[in-house]
Amino acid sequence: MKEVAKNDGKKDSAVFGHGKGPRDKKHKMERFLEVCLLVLLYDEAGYGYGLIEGLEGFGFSREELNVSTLYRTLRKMEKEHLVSSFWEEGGPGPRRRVYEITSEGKGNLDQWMNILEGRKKRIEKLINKYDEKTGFRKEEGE
Amino acid sequence: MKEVAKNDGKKDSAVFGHGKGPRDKKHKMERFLEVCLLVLLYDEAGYGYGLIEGLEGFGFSREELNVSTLYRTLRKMEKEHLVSSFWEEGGPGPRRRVYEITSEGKGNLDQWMNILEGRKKRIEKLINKYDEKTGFRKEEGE
DNA sequence: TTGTCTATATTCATTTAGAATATAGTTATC
DNA sequence: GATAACTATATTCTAAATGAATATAGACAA
Repeated sequence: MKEVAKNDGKKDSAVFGHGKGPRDKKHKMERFLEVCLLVLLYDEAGYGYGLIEGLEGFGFSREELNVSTLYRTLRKMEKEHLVSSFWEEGGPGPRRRVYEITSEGKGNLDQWMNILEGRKKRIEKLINKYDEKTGFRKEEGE
Repeated sequence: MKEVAKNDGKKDSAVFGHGKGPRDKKHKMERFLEVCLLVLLYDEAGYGYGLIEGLEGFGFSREELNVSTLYRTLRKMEKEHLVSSFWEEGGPGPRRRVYEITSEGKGNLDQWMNILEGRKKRIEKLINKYDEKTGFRKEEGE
C-alpha cells in the first residue's frame, strides 16, 4: 500500500502566530471567561459564586453565565497552577473556596493580553471590510 | 423523593442579550471563520481552496487554517441557506464548487456585525481593566 | 501510466460547554 | 428542632465544535 496524500509537514504549531500561547495547547480561541477571571483575581482574591458579579462588569449577563462552567474553569485553572485556593475560615453562610492568582497566572495573563489585542484587531479588520463592501452604513458607530 | 435544587426559570434564552442571534442557536461565540467567509463572499463568489487566501487577509495564517473545518463550515452554511453553491463549468484543473452568499446570508451577516461589535467592546473593557490594575504598562500600544 | 498537485469530502477522536443533578452546610420559620 | 429555602461547590451527562488524518478523484506533467 502506498500513502495517498503527502504531509507537507506544516500542520503543527499553529497557534495564532505564537509558538506556544498561554497554556501551551493550541487555544481554540475561546477561553475568554478564563482571562476575565484572571483579571478579576489579579489584585483581589475571590470565590466562585462571588466572582459572578465581577464578570458582569465584563459584559456577561447573569443568565448567560453558566455556573458549572465557572466552577469547572476555576478548578482547571488551579490544576494548571494559574490560581491557588483555600477554604475560607469562619464567616457566615456556607464555606467558600477562595481563589488567588499565582505568579504563573500573572505571566499567563500577560500573554493573553497579546492574544486579545490580536483578536481585537481581527474583529476590527472584519468590521471595516464589511463596512467597505456595504458602503459604510455606520461611521464609527461607537 | 423531593427536588434538591429549585429552578428559578431563568436558565434559557441566554444568547448574548439577543433573543435569537444569527442562526438561532445560542452561539458559543466562535464562528469567526463563518463570518469571515460571509464577508469574503459578500461581493464575489469563491470556492473552498481559493478562499484561504482571502482568509489570510483577516489574520488567519495558512498553517492554522484547517481545511477540514473550512469545507465543513461551507457545507454547513449552505445547509442553512446562508450560501449556495454550484459546480464550476470548464476551467483548468479539478472542478470547483463555487459558493455565493444568499440574501439570507447577508441578513445574517448584518446581525453578526452587532455581535462582533459587542465582542470587541468586551475585549477592550478587559484590556483596560488589566492595564488599570497593572498600571498602564502600555499606553495604547497600537 | 505513474506520480504529483489541486480540490473536495468524510471519518475519528478529543475538547469544550450547557444543562441537569448531587451534596452539604446555613439561616429562617413555624 | 424539623423543615424549607438559600448559598456554595462539584460532578455527570450529553451535544456541539474542531483538529488530524484519511479518502476520493480529476488534471497535468514527466
